[in-house]
Amino acid sequence: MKIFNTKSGGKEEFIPLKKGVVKMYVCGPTVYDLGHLGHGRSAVCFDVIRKYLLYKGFKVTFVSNYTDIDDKMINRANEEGITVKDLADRIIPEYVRDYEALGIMAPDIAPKATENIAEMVEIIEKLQEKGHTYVLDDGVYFDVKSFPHYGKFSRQNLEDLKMGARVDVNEKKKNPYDFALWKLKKDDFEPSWKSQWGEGRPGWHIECSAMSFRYLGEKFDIHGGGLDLVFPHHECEVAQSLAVFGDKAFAKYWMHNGFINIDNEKMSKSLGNFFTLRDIFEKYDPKVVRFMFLQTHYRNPINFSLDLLEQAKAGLQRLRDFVRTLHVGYEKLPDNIDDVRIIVNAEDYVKTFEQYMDNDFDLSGALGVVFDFVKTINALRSTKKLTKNAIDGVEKFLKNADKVLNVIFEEEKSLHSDTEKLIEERDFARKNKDFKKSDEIRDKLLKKGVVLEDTPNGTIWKKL
RNA sequence: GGCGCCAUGGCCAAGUGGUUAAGGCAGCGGUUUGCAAAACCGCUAUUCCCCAGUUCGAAUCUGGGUGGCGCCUCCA
Repeated sequence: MKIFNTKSGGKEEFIPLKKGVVKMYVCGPTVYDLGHLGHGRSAVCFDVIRKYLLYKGFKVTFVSNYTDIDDKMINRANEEGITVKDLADRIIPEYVRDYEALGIMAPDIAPKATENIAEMVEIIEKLQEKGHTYVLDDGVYFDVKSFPHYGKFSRQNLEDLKMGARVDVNEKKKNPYDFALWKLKKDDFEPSWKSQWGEGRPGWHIECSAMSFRYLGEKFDIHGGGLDLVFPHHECEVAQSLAVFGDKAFAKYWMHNGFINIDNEKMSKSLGNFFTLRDIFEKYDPKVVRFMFLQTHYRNPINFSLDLLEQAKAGLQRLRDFVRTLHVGYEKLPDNIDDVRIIVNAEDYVKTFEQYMDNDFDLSGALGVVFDFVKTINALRSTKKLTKNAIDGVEKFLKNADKVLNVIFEEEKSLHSDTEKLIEERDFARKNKDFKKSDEIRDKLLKKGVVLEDTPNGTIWKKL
């Protein structure tokens, strides 16, 4: 299995630190507002990666945090006249709800920054002991010059960074790229914790270093996040963690997902081109959104549009229509057919599916295999050359693939008893060739969102 | 200014130097159907932004251009 490692800038063979075990940490959202499409994509990308690792038989520990203390949290809470904790307590369940709707597994551990302050202070103290910090009147800073590897991770040159750096709030910093480890309390509204430097709160970067250390240890396998986190967030994490735990510590593989663009521009609040997950879920099945994400390789940008969602909806419908009709007329199929050419070897498709997935989680390729398979089976079905045995293999293959994709199989839907009666009435009318009445019933149900389809083996339905 | 990514049919999109460039959506024609729906069959890139080079062979590698995007400030 190959994984693209941001650290090396290329694909590498995936060899976990401990055989059969994968520890991964993914940077989660700052919980000051509802999640948007970008959060959803990142979460889905890493969910699929996690699911594929599980599929391959690895024992996976998946940690993803909530950043529940920072400037944005404080400002928003201030605006609303509530505490920072109230804000987090309100927003976190919304994320849980949205992610669950997207078919994302809850993390094994979902730590909150505010519940790991002691660990952060401890790491800052260790950095201080090793001479990587200095104290100013507003907080404790990481002295980037004390860590010679700073910049290597994201291939940034310190001198060139300086040129681009905007005016910093704090002119007293030794270097513009030094970053805050501990921010001293400015006013009573800010939540704060005691430390040897005074009451205050942690800087952003130290949160992830501390939480990944606490739950996964000095070394772990995969660290993930959005592409924009490479610099400065992950560069700073690397600096802190290596400075404390040594050059060989921290994540072995770094994975970054691509962005959601709107009209080829980054989706952001300042541009006003913003979609929350909740906005989209009002009109589309969350699994359609998940499927839309899966269609593009996780490192490539997705240029989002309603048209793209519609395409995803139609594509997913094809897969779902397929499984919906899989067992229709099943019992009428022959047990075996002499013609060897039509024997479906689902194992071959499994192998190809895995080949794509093994190549840095190439989902669009893997999805291509699934569609290919569906087409092949449909063709056999329509020429009546499918056997019962083949159907079993078909279902097995799709269920297997859906362990990773998690979009095809839905919870069983049921019909209202009135609707069932109408369908029976219509069957009766059709048998008596009363097509006027049967069409009336079909139109009536269509308006209620129930689509009827007549097959040689009876009438089947689906909900829109 | 520095660092990096991307360019494949009407739209989306895979492609790890080597048989006819996956697959999905949309469209058109046909089969099927009481009519539909779903499904099937057929058609839709001699060509992968442009130019040069490496190679027996390039969408894939190298150099140069053009266009688009991201990071360097909080950001998934």
